Amino acid sequence: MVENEGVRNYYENKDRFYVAVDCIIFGFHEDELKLLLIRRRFDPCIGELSLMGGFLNKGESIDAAAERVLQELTGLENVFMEQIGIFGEVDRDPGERVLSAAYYALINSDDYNKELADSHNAVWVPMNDIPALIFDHNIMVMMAWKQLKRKAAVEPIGFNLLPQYFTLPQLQSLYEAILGETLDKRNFRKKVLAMDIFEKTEEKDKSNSKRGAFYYRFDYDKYNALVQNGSHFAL
Amino acid sequence: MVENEGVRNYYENKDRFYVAVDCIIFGFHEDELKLLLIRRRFDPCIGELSLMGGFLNKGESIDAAAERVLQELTGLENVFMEQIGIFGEVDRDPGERVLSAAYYALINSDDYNKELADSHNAVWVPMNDIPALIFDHNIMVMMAWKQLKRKAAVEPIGFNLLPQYFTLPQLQSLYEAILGETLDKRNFRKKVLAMDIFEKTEEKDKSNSKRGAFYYRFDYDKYNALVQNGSHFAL
DNA sequence: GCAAAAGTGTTAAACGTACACCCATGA
DNA sequence: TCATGGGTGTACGTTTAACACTTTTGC
Repeated sequence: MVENEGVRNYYENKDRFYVAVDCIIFGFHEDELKLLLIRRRFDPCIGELSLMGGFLNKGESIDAAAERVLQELTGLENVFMEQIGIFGEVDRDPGERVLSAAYYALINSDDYNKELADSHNAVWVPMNDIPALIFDHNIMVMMAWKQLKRKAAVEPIGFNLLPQYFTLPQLQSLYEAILGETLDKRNFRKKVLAMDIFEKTEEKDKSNSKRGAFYYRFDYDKYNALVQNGSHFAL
Repeated sequence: MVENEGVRNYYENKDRFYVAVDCIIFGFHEDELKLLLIRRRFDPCIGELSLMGGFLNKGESIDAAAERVLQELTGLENVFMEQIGIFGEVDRDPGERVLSAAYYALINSDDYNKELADSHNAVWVPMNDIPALIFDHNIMVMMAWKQLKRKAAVEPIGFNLLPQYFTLPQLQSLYEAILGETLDKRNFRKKVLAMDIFEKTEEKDKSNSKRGAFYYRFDYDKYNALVQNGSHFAL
């Protein structure tokens, strides 16, 4: 074990750090893009608004920690998540030095465990009106939004924010919310339908109009087949 | 100090981790995009090729650690660097569990401290022929290249890989190397010159042809002024 | 019958792409 | 004089952006 001794010594005198993950949880409700935040019932910064976070555990990958933290708040698994990056300013957490890996998640805001979320003091806040959050969480949120915009413009990930069946007007207002700009109805539909990754159903959603809008469904099989062939999807 | 006690307890039972930074150092030489790698003279994986890395120190931000590590190898400061993300698989380092924040850097491959680099066993390796590296370094490299492509397509960052004075043929072959595709000479020049962020000099580079190619210079002032006005730059 | 949202095509402008020849110079 | 890389403009096709009216239906 002489070799292992050598390896161990290599690491031995290095500093070790607390590592957290913070989740930027996006939802879409009432034509608005929103964040699921928590009002902290614990120190530091008790009473203030923050992202849902948690510490990385031994034996757990950072991705797994992010999934666990999301699940602790929402009960959800297999959610679309992407890393934003790690935030490592020395004084970012006034309590102790903690590094934090930020992840954003896209959830369907009708379909999560509300009791669980309530038990963490969770609140939905519109993206266009985000208040001051603790630490560097506002920066994380803005970087997540930027990354979401970029990603949404090149891959059809918006579906993760909608129920399984959704209408084209819904989809459009979602993309308007993500991109922060209004889109032309005809151009939007033309582009979306040209992608040919949707299945139109016979059902209509009459909650928003007398006429009703047809429900569509995202067709994963068609989408995956097209991706195999190198197709690209820009909204 | 009762309040501080409460805060301290909050962190006390959490795990702590070794954190490293790894640098993906791009250079451009002989019409090829290259990486500056090191052949390790220390464990673990002694003798193998890897990215230049180092451990995060107490009291040092992660960004600062990345800059320090780059400087330890190249002697350079104030270099264009961007974080790729943090890599946190449990077994990514076979010696001990170490998290690693990956950064890419763009340097001018004529203008760094070669003795210093030699002392670390540094070697330039063409991007199109990257051998097996230790740990997850190949993944880091591929993600860095992807991010470089995306970034280079939307912001004129390529200049960081060239000397202060460069010719348009040089610039074109750089972008061809970054993007991994050949570009049309006339279209490239049209686009580049339309940006109006260059200053043509009267000097010529005659090292590649008898006629010689005019040297240009990136005009930071013009560029910054245009960015202020919301201009975008896509190559 | 009317209010309110859903649905539908065409046209012009901008942009990207393909393409071929002359120029300047040192050897 | 010729070989080599530097430099230049145009025409076509594709993509994007602007734009207004008809349809459905519950009240």
